[in-house]
Amino acid sequence: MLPAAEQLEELCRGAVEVLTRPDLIRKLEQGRPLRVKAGFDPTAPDLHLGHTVLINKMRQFQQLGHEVIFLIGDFTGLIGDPTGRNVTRPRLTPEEIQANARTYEQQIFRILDPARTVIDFNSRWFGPMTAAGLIEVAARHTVARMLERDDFAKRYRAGQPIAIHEFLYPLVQGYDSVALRADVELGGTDQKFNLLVGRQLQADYGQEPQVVMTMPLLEGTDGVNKMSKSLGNCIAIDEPAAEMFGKLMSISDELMWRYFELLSARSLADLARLRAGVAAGRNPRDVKFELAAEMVDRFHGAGAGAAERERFLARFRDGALPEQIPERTLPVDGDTLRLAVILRDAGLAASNMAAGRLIEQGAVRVDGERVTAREAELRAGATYLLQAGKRGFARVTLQRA
RNA sequence: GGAGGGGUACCCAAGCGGCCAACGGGGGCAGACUGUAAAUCUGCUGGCUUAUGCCUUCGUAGGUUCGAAUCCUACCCCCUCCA
Repeated sequence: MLPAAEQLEELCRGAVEVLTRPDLIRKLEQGRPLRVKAGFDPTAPDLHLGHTVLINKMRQFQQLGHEVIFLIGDFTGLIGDPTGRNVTRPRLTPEEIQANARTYEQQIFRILDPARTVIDFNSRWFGPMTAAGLIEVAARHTVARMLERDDFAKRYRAGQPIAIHEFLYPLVQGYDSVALRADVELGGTDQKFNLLVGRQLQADYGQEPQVVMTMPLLEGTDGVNKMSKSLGNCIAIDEPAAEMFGKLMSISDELMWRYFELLSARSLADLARLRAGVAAGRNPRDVKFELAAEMVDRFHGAGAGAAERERFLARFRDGALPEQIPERTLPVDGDTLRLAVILRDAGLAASNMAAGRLIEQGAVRVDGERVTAREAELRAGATYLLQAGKRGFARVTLQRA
């Protein structure tokens, strides 16, 4: 193992907070593999790049010889992290949980080393626990301490309801650390309170408290909100290579740096060099290419990124046609069919009205020729290359009925 | 149990008898430009075989009216306060 000081530098990179640093140094100096834990929601196995910020950090620990525990909170999932909504989640069946776990495995092992990763479930210890056992855990914490949590405090002050079970969430998560004898727990900045409860509980149970390391939440492709599936601003890690590359190219030049910082495996010195390059006049697009290619390589295999870059250039710089154009055959009753109807039936527009708008706006080309007349018609008995906007293509054959 | 506030298009949010398919913002889409699916600017953003027309949409179901998202009645849901 590397000396503690050297590990420390690498491990703290990108972290928002390390609580506490001296604790981490002490643990590293023991020269043993640390048990590093991070918890995940059992209901959402669709990992996106935002989740990978944390998983990247796990990998760093792994690479330095530590043991990583990927904890699936199948029991915690029953509670739901407090959000102010007074609802509990539906219980998942063991089969569903297993299925989700397999999906997780598939996804995380594109980043983590399977040989050094333990996947665990907190129902393993909470399942057999009795109500008395849970009360015993609850007895180790106080309401006052719970109210230290910012959103609880705010809601309490504002007279908004806080359901009792919401207090259980941090306790349950904290007890996971006790059960696992975790040395380090990783989480998003929004998890800070919960992670700290783990420290307190461990101390209460006579364990050496875990080190808490919080990672920033990655902004979604909109650059404003945190990346989340429900906001539709996310890039899933099992997305097709072309999608992934394209979405990464669509982030703003500014956001690109944030992504580099949190997602790229490049060294900080490397990133500084890239920044300097752009400042000196290098096309930010080319730098974004490097980011997109790195991610595509990571999730689709080495070389996939370079291939996507070529396609991207061909498509959007040179205006080449995509390699795959969907083909459709549409039956026609008379001699002609309205273009708007064809666009709709070919899946290039949601409705005739929408198709009409596209035509009017100059977004539509037939065999490369722009058509702007809403009422345009195409003759039956031929095949046309239709184009709606930069991304909508279809080859349509109009067949006389 | 009592009092009050609210449910409007993908989201937020105006409107409070006709000029409302419904202001505005966000998001999305498109065009222009460009060094990129960045930024910026502009336009569009219910449906209908093509419409001074019809249909669907303002929580649900009825009602008043020549005419309702707007008024009335009942119901459902959400939120807050008091108990």
